[in-house]
Amino acid sequence: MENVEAECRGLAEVIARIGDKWTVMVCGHLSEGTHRFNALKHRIPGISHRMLTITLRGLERDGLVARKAYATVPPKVEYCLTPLGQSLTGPLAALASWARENRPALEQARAAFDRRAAQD
Amino acid sequence: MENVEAECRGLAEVIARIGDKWTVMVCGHLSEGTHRFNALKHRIPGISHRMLTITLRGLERDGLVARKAYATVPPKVEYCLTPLGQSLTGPLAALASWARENRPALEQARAAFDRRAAQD
DNA sequence: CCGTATCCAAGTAGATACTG
DNA sequence: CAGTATCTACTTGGATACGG
Repeated sequence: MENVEAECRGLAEVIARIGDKWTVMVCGHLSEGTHRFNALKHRIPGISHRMLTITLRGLERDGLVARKAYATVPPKVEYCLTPLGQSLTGPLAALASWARENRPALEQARAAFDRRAAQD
Repeated sequence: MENVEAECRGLAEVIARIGDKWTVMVCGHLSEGTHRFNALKHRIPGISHRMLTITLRGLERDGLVARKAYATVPPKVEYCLTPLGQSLTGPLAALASWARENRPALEQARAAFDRRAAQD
């Protein structure tokens, strides 16, 4: 491949962007359809109120997620993927697929490495 | 897609694994062929000696990179991708491609968001 | 040349409490 | 129900120095 430097920088930026603790989980659930704030919170085990807010705000800022607030009492806010966000699900699914297929190999490699390291 | 929960967890694990500051850069350069430690260090601007060691050790542990040390003076250590590591470059390239195509849209979305936020 | 250890600054995320 | 602010613990990564 030509121009590894530039390709890597672009890739590194995306990875850095979505590589935090919660972003892929949020995207994954939104890829199934529109969800309310609390619906997401309940479907993503372990996420705090604060982190869900921050994660959604970041995705909204990047144009990957659309936010729609209804001026009702109590408030109701819906989130869904934008077309740009949906276009990201393809590449992510490819990576998820790789993860599923190669997890055993990874775990085996880790175990073998740790066994060798323990022999010191 | 069925089973979003499980797919996301697998995906989240890979992203967490390769989502640190240097891993994709190292993989990108190794995808071009075998390199010595210092060759990598000089090709990856900004990486510290320590972080390159840690990054390579992590990749080696997961079976993505192979390490070959020559008992010479001075020492010589070569790193290259394993077949497993090479299999990861496909999905990563898809993501890099997405990054290249959609960077302008991302930056535009960010600018628009920040402009709206500044209107408070 | 390559690897490791120590120290430390900065970033990240959880808990909690409060607001509209 | 959704969002914000504050405080704090933990993790990450850079600088530096030393060892094989």
